Amino acid sequence: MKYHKIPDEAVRRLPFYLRGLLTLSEQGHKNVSSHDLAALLGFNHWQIRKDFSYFGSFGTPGTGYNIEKLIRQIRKILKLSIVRKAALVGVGNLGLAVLRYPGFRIYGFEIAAAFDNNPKKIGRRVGNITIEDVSNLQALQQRKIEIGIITVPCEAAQETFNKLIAAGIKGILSFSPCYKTGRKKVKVITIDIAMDLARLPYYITTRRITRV
Amino acid sequence: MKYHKIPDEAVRRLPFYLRGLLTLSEQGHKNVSSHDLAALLGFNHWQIRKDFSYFGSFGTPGTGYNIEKLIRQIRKILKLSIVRKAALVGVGNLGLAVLRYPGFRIYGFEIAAAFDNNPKKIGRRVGNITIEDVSNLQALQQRKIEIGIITVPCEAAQETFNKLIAAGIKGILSFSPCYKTGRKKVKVITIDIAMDLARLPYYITTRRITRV
DNA sequence: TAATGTGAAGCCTTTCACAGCA
DNA sequence: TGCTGTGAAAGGCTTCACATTA
Repeated sequence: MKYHKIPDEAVRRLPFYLRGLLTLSEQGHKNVSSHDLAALLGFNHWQIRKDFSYFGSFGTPGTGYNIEKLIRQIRKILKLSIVRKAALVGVGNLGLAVLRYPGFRIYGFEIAAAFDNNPKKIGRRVGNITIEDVSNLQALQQRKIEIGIITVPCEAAQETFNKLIAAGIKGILSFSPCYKTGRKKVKVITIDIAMDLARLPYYITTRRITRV
Repeated sequence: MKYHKIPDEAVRRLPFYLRGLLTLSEQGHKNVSSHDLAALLGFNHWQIRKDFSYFGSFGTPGTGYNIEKLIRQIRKILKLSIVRKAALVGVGNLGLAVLRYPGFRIYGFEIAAAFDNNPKKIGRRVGNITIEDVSNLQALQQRKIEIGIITVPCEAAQETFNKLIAAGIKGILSFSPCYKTGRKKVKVITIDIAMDLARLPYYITTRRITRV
């Protein structure tokens, strides 16, 4: 029993584990071994045990891990135990797809507001939320919205970024690859779907040794 | 001058560098120093030099790097020098957004076909491509399509995965978080937008030391 | 002088092997 | 016996300092 910092790489794997455990839980399982969870997710069993060991001893030798207990613990570590509200800015093709994406719920996220600057879109409803004018963006703190999701075009990314920070947002998920500056205490995670695709051809035939 | 394997982490950064260099090139710049590129992208200058050194000595002390030369080299390493054709399967909200996403072009990708199993969607046009029935999926090799993009719901992911592999696809970009099995020589990159978001709250206040 | 290129140090992560427990 | 938990070894990546070059 020691104090441990959970390595960032392990934190990156926790949502994976959580998803697998939720699936197993739905299927009625009560326990799972590191071996079986590894097979399900495509990890190594020792990696899983090591990762879990960073935040405690949860397993029972001979039996495995109690699924519910582990789910609670991972949620606690990722700070997902409470529902987190998010605001999406930019209801274009991608914004709409993200708004309608069903996968956020299992992690406890709720997209509670959507903004656009196009008058034609303002007032329109998507699911159970109404698209608002970006000028309403200041009032996020009162509405207990902590997370911003940026799905605006490149040109508008920096401005949106600034507005979200001014509105007191604590974390940002950005789908815009454009450079954003600002040394605030706001964590930004950027997803650039084209950039991920750009790595694919490199791996297509074989990993190669490159002449230097 | 030695043989080097380019570290995977460096490969992950190459598309970033490429984007930055393309931006600079458009702005009319001919050369850039590791310092300036670092400032633009938010990296460290020594990291950039180290990464470039894995695949050769391109810079000129006192001047920096020739942008065009570097762009060509990075494209060559990532195997992006030729146009790569991709087929998208699943024209739902997300599929439509990906189809219309303009960011693939700079990396030399062209989405050349789209498939769906919904008869209402088949035959409809999106941009300059016509949505086809998934049963046409076999003929990808003749059409020189090497890459598959999966944007189907979870339940259909495994089947789509199998079909794409049977069609001789070489690499897959999947937006479905569901587990896919198959020990083929096909590289799969998975983007799960919810999973990336799930890491955000962990970083929101402060990195913490966890009691073990 | 201004910037590159790179060995070496340091740090973080993964892997291994096995002691210990139900 | 089966499976966890973990110290230690191995491996990989980042950072640093500086020799080198235009």
